[in-house]
Amino acid sequence: MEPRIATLLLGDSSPSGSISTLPPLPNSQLRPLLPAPATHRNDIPGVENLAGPRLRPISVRPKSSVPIAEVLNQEAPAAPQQFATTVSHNPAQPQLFSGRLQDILLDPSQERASKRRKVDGQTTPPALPGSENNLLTLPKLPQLPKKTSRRPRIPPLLQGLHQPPPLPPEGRLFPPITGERGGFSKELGDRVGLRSPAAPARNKEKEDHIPGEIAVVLRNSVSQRGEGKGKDRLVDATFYEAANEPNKEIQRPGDTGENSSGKGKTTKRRNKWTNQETQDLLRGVSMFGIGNWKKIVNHPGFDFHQRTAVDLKDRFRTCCPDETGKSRQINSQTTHSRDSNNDLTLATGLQGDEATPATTSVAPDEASSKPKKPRKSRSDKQEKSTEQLAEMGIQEPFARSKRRQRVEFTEKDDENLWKGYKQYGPVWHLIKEDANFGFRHRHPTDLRDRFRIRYAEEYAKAGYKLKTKNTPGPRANEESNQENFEVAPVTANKNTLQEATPIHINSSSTSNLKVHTLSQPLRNSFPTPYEDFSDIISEDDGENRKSPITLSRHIFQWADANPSQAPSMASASTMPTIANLTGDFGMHFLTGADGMHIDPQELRLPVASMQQGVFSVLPAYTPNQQHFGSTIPMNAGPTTVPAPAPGPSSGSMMASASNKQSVSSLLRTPNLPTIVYPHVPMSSARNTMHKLPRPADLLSGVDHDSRQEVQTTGLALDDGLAMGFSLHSHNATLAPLVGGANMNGVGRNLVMLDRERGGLGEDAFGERSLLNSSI
DNA sequence: GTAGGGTTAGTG
DNA sequence: CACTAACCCTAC
Repeated sequence: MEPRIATLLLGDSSPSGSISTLPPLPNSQLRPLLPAPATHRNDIPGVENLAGPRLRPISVRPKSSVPIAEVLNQEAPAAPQQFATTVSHNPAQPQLFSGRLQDILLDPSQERASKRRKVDGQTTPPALPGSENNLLTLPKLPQLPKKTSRRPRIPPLLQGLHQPPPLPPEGRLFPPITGERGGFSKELGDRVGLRSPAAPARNKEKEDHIPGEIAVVLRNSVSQRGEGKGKDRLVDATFYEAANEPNKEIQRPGDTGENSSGKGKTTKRRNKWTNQETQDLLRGVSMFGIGNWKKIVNHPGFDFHQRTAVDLKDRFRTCCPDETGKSRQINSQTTHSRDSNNDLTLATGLQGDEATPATTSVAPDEASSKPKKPRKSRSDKQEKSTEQLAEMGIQEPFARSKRRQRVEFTEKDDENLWKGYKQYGPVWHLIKEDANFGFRHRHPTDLRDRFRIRYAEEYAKAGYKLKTKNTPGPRANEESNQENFEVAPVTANKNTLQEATPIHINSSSTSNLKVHTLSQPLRNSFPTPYEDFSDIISEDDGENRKSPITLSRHIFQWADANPSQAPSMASASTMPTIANLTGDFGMHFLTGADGMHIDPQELRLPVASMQQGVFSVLPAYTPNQQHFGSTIPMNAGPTTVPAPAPGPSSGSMMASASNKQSVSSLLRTPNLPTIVYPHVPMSSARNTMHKLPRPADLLSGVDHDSRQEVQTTGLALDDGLAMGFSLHSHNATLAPLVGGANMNGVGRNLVMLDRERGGLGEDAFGERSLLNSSI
């Protein structure tokens, strides 16, 4: 909201509580109630708290109820008086109370309180004459983590209350603190019109409404503590006061979204659409077209209180269901809907805000087209008739936005995407151009976006940034994934992988594509960019399932002693067999159960020890990978680790045209924190010469992105090993690799082969065909 | 051409 | 209204 509105609200919140002194408020700028500051998904507790007058729900501190109760029980007699003083025009006073209140409410620590005040000084707008800006500076309180994902490393800054809560002017007593229900926290939250913690953070300017609401509450509220209806009355007063405009719809108590049962969980208030808003919306759609919600909502000529573009979209769907995508397509005769029965909110002045799909007679085919049970139609139809639209000056059908039709990615698309990625790497336009994949109608960014979602882990591993929300709780599926992948004993002293014992994978792991069957194994084996920095994981580490990496010194001994062997790995003929690998080098190339762990005690164990190991599964990483990796010529020369061209597919799949780009893609991978051991990106490792880090570096988990050290001298990591071992099982040769990185890769590839041979069914990523072709 | 991030469609 | 994913914009 613009500053002027804030000013108005400020005036409105004038401390005297005298309505008469209030400047006239444009009704359009009065919010009946606090916006629904539903939890913004990206909110980081504490981060935005200094952002000025933006307010945050008070109810975010449910846990504090007990401490509050304790303190307030002692100080309740005093606090109200102070607050009364505060409310009485003394601009200097507010701090007095607010300080104490925040101490009471948020943190017993005076230190924090003092910090709070300091912050206040920075964020509180200059005092306006006759105003009390304290009402504008309600703190935004940290929100509880909505999900129990991982806690941030940096603890959220606890923000205290800047200002006292609005209290009933009569009693000037805090409401009874008797627990959740009817207690202080809840009632206070209600009084200030705050919503549940889950309320999203609204636009900053729009949250400036809050002070005004508080002021309204202050003006109207009466002492209602302890009364079940008090809250409603308060709300009534608030709303009727705030919404005394003809155009303004009044939110009735029953519409407040209050949990009727009065349970502790505060539900969100509904922010009903006013006629004016609806009219603006329709006019906006008429102006900008359907789908340009952002433009509409930001259009200065319209006033959508606290609403977001999504809100507009939902509202429009309610008002003009036949104008929206599917129904519009279904009903080619779009106009009929406008003529259908509508009693409309324009006339009633009271309307629901809920975006109710019009499964009424208006759009029967839409309702019937869905297998779902149609939602019960509501009596107060929201749809706008043509006449009503005409009244708004909307004569013509709404224009559509130019947005392309949304087309879901099918499983086949995902498979092709994966194949394309393996073939071309993250060169999306090439994947798009490849007729085999059927992505002609897609944009390259579509493919990227899809890949980013579908194969997030791989995407991140390739060095690209995931969308913040997309950082899938890697650990969330980690365990289950490990449970799903069951590795049977492998007789490693075979010369061919074909004799490897199949592993069994739970059907669940392959059936559910939603669970990234690619990324899951990766999570087992590879640390995510975040996981690499275990310290960033923060407290979650406490419950971290990841085992520490335990390296055997033998690995490094071998590595240090055999740097010259790197080139030899280029040749499959010189590669040791599995037995050789394990036997000769004393390496246990199967990771521990977590895919990260090599038990030193097992390192020297003969092959049989592998039977106890759980492979780090990297299903999708295997054979196809060569395609992507092979964009670096496999036989490029002695310094390149050429994975033996295994199957016919590798050659055929190679896209020479994309070599350059693919290589660059590899090379441009940023310095992702990766632990070389056991993590060596297969895509790069296979074809890349890696300079081995020093053992100390390995142990310290220092990042060593092998992709950035292509063709450097030193030991070749992984590549030949992985390729020779798993991909090219005919040879059944393994390029011995240094350290666990290779070994890990071997393990993964073994699993892949095993999966393949074990008849585990269609690879979730459609690799089966490639696998078959390459073997 | 692409990476990053914003916006919108669709669903529950 | 939350949430996800498809789609889009734009700086590079």
